Amino acid sequence: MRRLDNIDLRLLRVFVTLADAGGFADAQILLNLSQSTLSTHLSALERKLGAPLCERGRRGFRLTEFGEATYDAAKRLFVEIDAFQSRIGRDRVKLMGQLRIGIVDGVATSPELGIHGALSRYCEYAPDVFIDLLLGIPAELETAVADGTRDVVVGPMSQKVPGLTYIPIYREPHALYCGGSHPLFGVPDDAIDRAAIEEAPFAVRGYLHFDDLYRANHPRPCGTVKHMEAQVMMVLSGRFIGFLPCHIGGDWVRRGLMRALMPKTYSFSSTHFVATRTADARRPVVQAFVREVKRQAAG
Amino acid sequence: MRRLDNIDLRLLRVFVTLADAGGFADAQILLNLSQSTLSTHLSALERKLGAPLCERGRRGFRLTEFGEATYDAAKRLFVEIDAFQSRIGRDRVKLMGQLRIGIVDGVATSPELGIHGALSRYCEYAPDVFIDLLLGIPAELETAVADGTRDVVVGPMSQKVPGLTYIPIYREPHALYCGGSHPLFGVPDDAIDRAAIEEAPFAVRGYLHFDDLYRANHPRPCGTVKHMEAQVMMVLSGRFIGFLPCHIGGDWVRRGLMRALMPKTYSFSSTHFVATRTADARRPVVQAFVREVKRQAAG
DNA sequence: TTAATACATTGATGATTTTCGATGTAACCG
DNA sequence: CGGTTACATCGAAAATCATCAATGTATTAA
Repeated sequence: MRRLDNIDLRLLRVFVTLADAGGFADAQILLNLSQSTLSTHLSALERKLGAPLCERGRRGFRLTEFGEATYDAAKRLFVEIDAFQSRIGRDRVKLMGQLRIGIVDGVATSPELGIHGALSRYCEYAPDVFIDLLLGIPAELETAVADGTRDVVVGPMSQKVPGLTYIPIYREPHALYCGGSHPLFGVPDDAIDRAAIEEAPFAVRGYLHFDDLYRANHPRPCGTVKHMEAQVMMVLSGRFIGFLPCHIGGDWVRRGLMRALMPKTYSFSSTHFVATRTADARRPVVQAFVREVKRQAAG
Repeated sequence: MRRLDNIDLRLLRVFVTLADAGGFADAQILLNLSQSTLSTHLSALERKLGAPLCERGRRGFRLTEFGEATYDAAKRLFVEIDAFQSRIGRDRVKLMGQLRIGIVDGVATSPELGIHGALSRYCEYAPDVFIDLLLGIPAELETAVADGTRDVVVGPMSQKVPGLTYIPIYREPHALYCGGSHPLFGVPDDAIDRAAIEEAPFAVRGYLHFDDLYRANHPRPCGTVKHMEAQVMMVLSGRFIGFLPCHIGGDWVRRGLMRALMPKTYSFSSTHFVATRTADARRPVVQAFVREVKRQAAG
């Protein structure tokens, strides 16, 4: 029974990706797997096949002859598997039902990430799925997906709730901004010293609290907000400085109502994830959305 | 990641076997799986593919049109998988190491089962494996395989030790015998009544204790043995009657030293198994031996 | 020699799969 | 109607798999 069974397609997929990526580093990103997982899988495949597939180590990554043969054979097998699927006419299962999406505010409209593009393609792919879209703050949405009231959420996330699966999709660059009526607004970057910034009243978003403070080397917050729009308001007020995603801050800069403060020094990126309940991750309706978001993020 | 992965070859194998067998009953034997497992697997495949594969129930087993298509496509896919294997030149992994076999005494020499044939083919297939062969009684061997001191054992078995995998391979017919000096030896079958047999001193093999007694409708044993050869001795002594596998009893009958007592009435079959630790069952060295034994038993 | 790179190994932990026994159910047989 | 056949379903146990964090190891670059 067993013998006939698993050539273990999964291991072959990993191997092929690894070969395409020319090493672990890129394959990790492509597969969203840790280095140790890749290593384990590759060794497992070599064990099953009984011979080394590639040389690897400090001096580069190269397929062995056997690796080449396996690579080619695997590619071909994948084609056959696709052929199998289309022969039985199952390449597109009809998706139905509803999908409850949560998106963190400020992420929804990021043109760089462009979730709307993913949504658009998803709706084309799955025209019969009813979409329920909710904006919210990370903690709220993370809770919602954990307790099953949302199917999938997108945004920065704790990445720690057990039972949830997080897939990193995008790194959002942030810079430090002040409003038009802020004392520092008219001061050129090279005339600002760090002390001036570190003493200025500082607004943080709750979910990036420590990140924000740490990045500004700032002793403590003077204001805290949960929503991105609120943070914008704080900064526009001219009484606070604070971090904002560049795509939002940049908008206001263009309108002449904000400026970035020493963007070379005060900047960082936070990672956005798609999160679902692990148990839901394979539901076709959910899976397809995640796939589209990933594709969107990949460019 | 998942999407690309499992068409689930295993499920397809089950389906194809099921279709070939034309129903659950035969497929159960072919696959050595329970009815519920088959049912579960078949439903799972139908769920994954999104459509029923066959009609089944009291009124027969028939593939649907979709089932036919899937069957053909699957067969073809299997051919491609074999092609994959041969393309990478892995149809025969070299087997090495040792294999510790245990065989229940009396089974080893059964010409009907012919384990020696399996052993012979195994040695040809895996010439580099060192064979360690031990005869013993069922309980001993079952313990040995459970605690890892044997890799595989063949014989009648409790089939109840957790962590062991039992595969039925053969049903051994038994009959009731008495020795040449036993009072019943000269009495023709139609002159023997059941009472006479039920009162005669009766020797049982420990591991078939209840089976033996039940089959003879006998109140209690008058002698007990563990080894088949000992049972032969008891019967030859002329003081006891007892069950023996037909292939052994028959030998002695041919030599004129035993006779079968009412073989129509007093006969039964016990099932022989190949048992391994579940964890070992997939080790190629073990797996190949099990395969040969099964093939031998199948004819 | 030291540090950094690129993997390998290990141990732990959930998640998933596989499997079975027990029990339920519908169709047919008498 | 009661029994039998041929499955379906459920619940639970065992085994396996996937995965990661932490740590180990060899090689090369500085």
